[in-house]
Amino acid sequence: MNILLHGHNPLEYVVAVHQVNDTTVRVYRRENGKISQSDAEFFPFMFIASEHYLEGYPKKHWIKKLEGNNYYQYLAVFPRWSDLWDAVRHALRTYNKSAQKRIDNYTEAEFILLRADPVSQYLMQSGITYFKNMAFNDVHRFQLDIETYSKEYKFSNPRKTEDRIILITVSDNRGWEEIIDGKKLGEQEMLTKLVFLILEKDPDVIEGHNIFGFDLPYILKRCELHGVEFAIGRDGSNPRTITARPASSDQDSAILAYDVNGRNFVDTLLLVQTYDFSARTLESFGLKYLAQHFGFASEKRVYIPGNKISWHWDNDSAKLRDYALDDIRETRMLSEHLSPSYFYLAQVCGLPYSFLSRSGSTAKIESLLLREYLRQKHSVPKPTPGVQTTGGYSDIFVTGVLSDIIHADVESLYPSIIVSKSITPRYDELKIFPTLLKDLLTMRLEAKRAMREAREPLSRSKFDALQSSYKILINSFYGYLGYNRGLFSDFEQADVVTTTGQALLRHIMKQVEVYNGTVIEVDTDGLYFVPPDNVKGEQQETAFVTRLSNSLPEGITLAYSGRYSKMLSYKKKNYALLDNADRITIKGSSLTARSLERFIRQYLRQCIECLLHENLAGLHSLYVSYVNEIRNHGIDVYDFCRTENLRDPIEVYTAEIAAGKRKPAAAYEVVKRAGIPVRQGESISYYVTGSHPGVKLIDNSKPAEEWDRNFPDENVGYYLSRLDDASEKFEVFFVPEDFKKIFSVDDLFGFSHQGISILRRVVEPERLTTSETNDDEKDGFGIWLDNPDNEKTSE
DNA sequence: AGCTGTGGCAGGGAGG
DNA sequence: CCTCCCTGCCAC
Repeated sequence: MNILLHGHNPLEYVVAVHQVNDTTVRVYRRENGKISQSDAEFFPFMFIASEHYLEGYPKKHWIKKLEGNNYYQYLAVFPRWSDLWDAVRHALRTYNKSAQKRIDNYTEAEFILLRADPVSQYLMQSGITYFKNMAFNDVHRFQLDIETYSKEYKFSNPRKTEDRIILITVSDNRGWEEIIDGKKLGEQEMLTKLVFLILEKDPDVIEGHNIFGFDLPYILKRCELHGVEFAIGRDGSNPRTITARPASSDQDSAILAYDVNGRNFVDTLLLVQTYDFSARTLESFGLKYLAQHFGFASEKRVYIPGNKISWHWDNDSAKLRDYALDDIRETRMLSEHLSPSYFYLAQVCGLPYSFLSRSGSTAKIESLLLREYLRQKHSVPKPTPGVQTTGGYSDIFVTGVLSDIIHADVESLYPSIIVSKSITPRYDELKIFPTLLKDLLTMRLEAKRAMREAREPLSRSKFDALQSSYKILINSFYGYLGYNRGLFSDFEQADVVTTTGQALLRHIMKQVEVYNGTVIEVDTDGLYFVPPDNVKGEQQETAFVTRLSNSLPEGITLAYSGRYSKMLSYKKKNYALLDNADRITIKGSSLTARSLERFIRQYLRQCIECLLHENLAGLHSLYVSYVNEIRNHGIDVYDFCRTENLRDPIEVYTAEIAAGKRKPAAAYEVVKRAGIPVRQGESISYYVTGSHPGVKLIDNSKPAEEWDRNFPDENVGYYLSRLDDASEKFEVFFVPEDFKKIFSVDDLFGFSHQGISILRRVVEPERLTTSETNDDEKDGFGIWLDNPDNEKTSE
């Protein structure tokens, strides 16, 4: 692999670049006063800009002054794509200052790719990346994990200054695994050995689970302490931090990630978070859970809870070593599962692999748009000010427990709308946006076909990764329209997409009702409904959904996505399902939120289970048993503490309180009072003390780790009231007398579920404002159907 | 620098 | 009690 052009600014001393052919450039560098030359892979982001546009831009990128036809030009070479992005944005800013040359919202900044056409063709055909033409399995990946020692386990924040690294576990895909042992070596020597190992093994990719949040910052901190240079870059440089805001001297901003020259850091935690953003199936992001969930946990896997690490280090270090090795194996498997799609994305987008694995979706879309504009030597617009005003439509029509439910949703609703209506951002003059989306949809279908036809498992998984990398891009197009920093964003068009989606959903609802089905709940692109009486069994159900789908415009498909024996419908975006295999799925922040106390979550789940099975006696005894547990201090702090994320740094919180811009919140107050070094974005677990239920939380909360089982001081009254708050969610399912009977402990005459039934209610429509009532009766479909011929023939 | 969107619910503080 | 406003978390 050629790394000459890789790095923070390796081209600073380049004096000339000549393109030899479509794939190679010859680079002349000045080193120690001498000129040396070497060939390198053609780097895509070289362009000529007129001096005017680059004025004020850091000179380090100005390589050579050229004589242009009409103006002076500079050949600017950008070592990283983001530098080019910067330059474009800088040029736009500079240009917009000279008002006389401003043309409406458009600038005429001209960025000319060096030998643009042949190069771009080459790029479009094969993709550009440092991993060009490589398969995921050919990349040298290296896994890294550390175990730290602390005397006392702190589950709010495990990081204390007296912590130290006790084991470093490393592994790679070339079949070796290694433990660097603190008992034998001591921390300083371990760290030195780690640097040596990385340089010796020379990996392309360094992976770990939560390495950006823990392992890397921790290792760097310990290195600093011991005076060890963590110089693992391919050019011998140290890793650098990537922060949300540029680092200023007075306050260091949160570290998002790390970069190092010549290698790619990949944090599998970020991959998991992104995965769950669309899949929404994960209960936790912990390595052990994930290994179980994805099915690669070994049967012999060693488990050691976080608070027992130190004990094992002192008493049974052999087991700890096994545990650490299992961690590293699972990280490798996790990466093999989730990272290939990002790897292949690098061959599509031409952005560094590490950048793609940590960046959002809009950066990827913009890179594709920008590239085509550069290829066609067309100027690019600046971001348009504005806001998006519309989103998805969601509603609920019936609450209660219902039987035999169908779920149907529109396949890729927003991408389909963009393609069908050729949605184009206003300033996308070359109309790349819809064309690009169409191309990607086609490419994804081709990748899926190739995957089906592949004989080798390795080749199959490559095409699977490829198609899922296209999917990532496809799903981002709508989001890009409403992204207020996107060069090509267009809020009006974003609204057209959402409004059309709303109209389609309302049309589907209407169709269900026309056939005498009952719509229960709808959200954005799908609906739950009870089919008409004459539709029985899965075969007729799918046929019914197909009939609904046929009433939709060309290019829009409604798909049958599941049937459920029971549904508990509670509120918009809040419901529970019982499938035919008796599995329960609970959705919605009011029923499952991680911020709820664990025992409340568990209680709600058990109540829902009873309700779905219409087991009212069970519901009552559940309530009684929880009341008793709370009264007898029978619940552990782990189950009754509340865990919240602290989105803002403590300093920001304190300042906003002082300025009166914000109300005090218990989580922040606990952190302040206890002096726990919780950083931005981390979570804090706390519980409520005091003697009566109505205490102010901001004054009566303590960190969870201060709770002592022998002297339990949690506020029993408060937690009983929390239980009652939770129970009240079920009030809507009963008449008041029945509700009181079930959720009560004084059953002098014994509890009987006889005569109690679960209520089904039709939800009153929300009162409409006058402006909304006007088009109340309208189908809203006119937005879509300019002429009725667009509708599919129902066949 | 690095950041996709809107809609909806719950819980808390503050003030009436 | 109530309403308003904020934050956090979640659905899509």
